[in-house]
Amino acid sequence: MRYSRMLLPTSKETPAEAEVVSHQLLVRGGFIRKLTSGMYTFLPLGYMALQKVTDIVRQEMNRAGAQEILMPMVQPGDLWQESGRWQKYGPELLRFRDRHDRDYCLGPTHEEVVTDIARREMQSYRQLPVNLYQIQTKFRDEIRPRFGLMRCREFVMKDAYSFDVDDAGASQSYEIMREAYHRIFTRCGLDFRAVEADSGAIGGSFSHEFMVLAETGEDTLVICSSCSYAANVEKAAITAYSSDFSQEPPADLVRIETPGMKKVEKVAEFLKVQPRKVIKTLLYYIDKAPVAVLVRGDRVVQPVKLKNLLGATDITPMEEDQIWEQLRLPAGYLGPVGFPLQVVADQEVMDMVNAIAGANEKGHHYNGVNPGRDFQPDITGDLRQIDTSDRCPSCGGDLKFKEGIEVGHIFKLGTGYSDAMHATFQDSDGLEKSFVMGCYGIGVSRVVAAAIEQNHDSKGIIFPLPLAPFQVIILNLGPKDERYCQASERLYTDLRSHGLDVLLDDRDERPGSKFNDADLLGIPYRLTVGKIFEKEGRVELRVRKTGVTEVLTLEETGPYLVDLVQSAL
RNA sequence: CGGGAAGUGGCUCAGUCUGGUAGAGCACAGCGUUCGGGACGCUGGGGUCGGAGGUUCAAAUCCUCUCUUCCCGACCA
Repeated sequence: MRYSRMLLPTSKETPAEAEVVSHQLLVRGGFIRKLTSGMYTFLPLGYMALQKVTDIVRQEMNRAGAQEILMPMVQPGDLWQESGRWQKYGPELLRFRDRHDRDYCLGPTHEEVVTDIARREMQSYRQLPVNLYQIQTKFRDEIRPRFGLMRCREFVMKDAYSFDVDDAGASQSYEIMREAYHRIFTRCGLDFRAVEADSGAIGGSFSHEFMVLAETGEDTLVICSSCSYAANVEKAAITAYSSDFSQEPPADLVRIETPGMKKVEKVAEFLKVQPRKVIKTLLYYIDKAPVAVLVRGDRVVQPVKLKNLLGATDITPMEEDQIWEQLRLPAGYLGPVGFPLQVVADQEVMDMVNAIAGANEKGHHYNGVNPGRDFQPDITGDLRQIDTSDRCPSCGGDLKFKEGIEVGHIFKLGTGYSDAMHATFQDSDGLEKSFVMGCYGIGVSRVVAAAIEQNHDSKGIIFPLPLAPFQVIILNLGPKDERYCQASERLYTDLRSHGLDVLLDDRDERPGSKFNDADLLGIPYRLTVGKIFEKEGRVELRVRKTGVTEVLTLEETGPYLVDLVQSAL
């Protein structure tokens, strides 16, 4: 490609609306342009980068035995009624009606459609296993799109769905995908971790997320320093916790005055105890019903765990004024003793002895609260978030917390969808059985953003070679000089004939602009036809990532670069 | 949805408090000089100041409504 002919609008200025590095650089480098909140056009260079990712994904999915298909983006509401998700999915599902007043939605994912295909087209165990995938635009009406390509409403996703005869087969399909994902993200040149994850709105029993480590990540990961354990904090189970209360003999329950002490820290400070002696009582609407949730005063509720523990679909914390207006309870002085509503307690709370908790009366708390004696929760379980005081659930080792960007997610779905939609086949024993399913997603457009978050400097992007829209950029610093042009053209033709992706900067621009644009765009190898060419007839090769330069003759440049690129890939 | 900020040539912004008929830099077009890390000079094109309504002799500026975008939050009582 010749730069002079390419729609590649770069800019010195950082766009005002872009907060994170990947967003800034993608806009400055002319990769993307926003259409409206959470929706972007990929300009030619951006689309090239996107295609680098899709090429890798496609190759590895095909290698893993999956078959590419393409499903409609608009889906009939009926199918979602069948699966039960028309009610469950919530406002992220963009719904609308056609001229006949029939319900439709924009596909945020395609379990329903692909299950419909399976039940129509696959009747026998002999046809299984099958893994179908597509690379396509998804739409999710995100509550808050942000950070450019990181969290869009419309985005490019690879989604795959496996169908097996039984759970063992499904596990095998899952493992094949897990390996494929490892290969994909390794080939993309990303520093990533596969972590245990919650299965969320997709449903299912077992899942892993593939996380690119980057400070701007929206997820927090727990990683064990000693073993291979890694999990999303939403998921990380608390298997062991130390309780140092058990030494104390139980004391009597005493009501005390705590005027203005609404925060755990205040109460603890006032009574000269650690916050961990206090029972924190929080109110949530759980599927619209108010429920009290108890955790130790120094802990944090993990809403995803809470949701799973209760089998709920919607969890919303109650506001202070709601608590008063609807329940006539004084927020800040809530406690489980004599509490009028359902109470859910973190397992750890049950080990507390002589704790402090609100008395459900303004300005008053109880001291000497003993779970089991003074109150009995309706449900107990693991519902708090893991923190730095915890040990690895797998080996007891030290835990580290890191931020990550979710670029892939794989799930074992089981027969939830196939049961609901009556997607069955006839097994070798003659019985009709539901397909055992798995689903596997990759945020293709997000991979581009994640790669940039992880690979950039003050001058711009530093693309990993496999994702670079161009592998080489040739800077012709004498575009009006016939000799420069001939040399540049010769290199351009030569490199392209060897299959390299080359951008020839043939613009009539000053050298400074060309150098800066080349850096901004993050093209891994830069060839300069300039001063050294003038003096010695040779060209300069510079590696974007390392800054290492060397001088080569025109003849040797082609083979040398081809070699470099091929060995790096 | 709650809170905050902002909408002025393609981009980054000033002008708004204190009303008087719109500016800078970048980008773009032409000419000239320049040419290894985002040059300079001259000339030029381009804006119903997000939209609607109102106040006023007069509105980018004041008032009301509205749309859009960005940030924070939507778990710690």
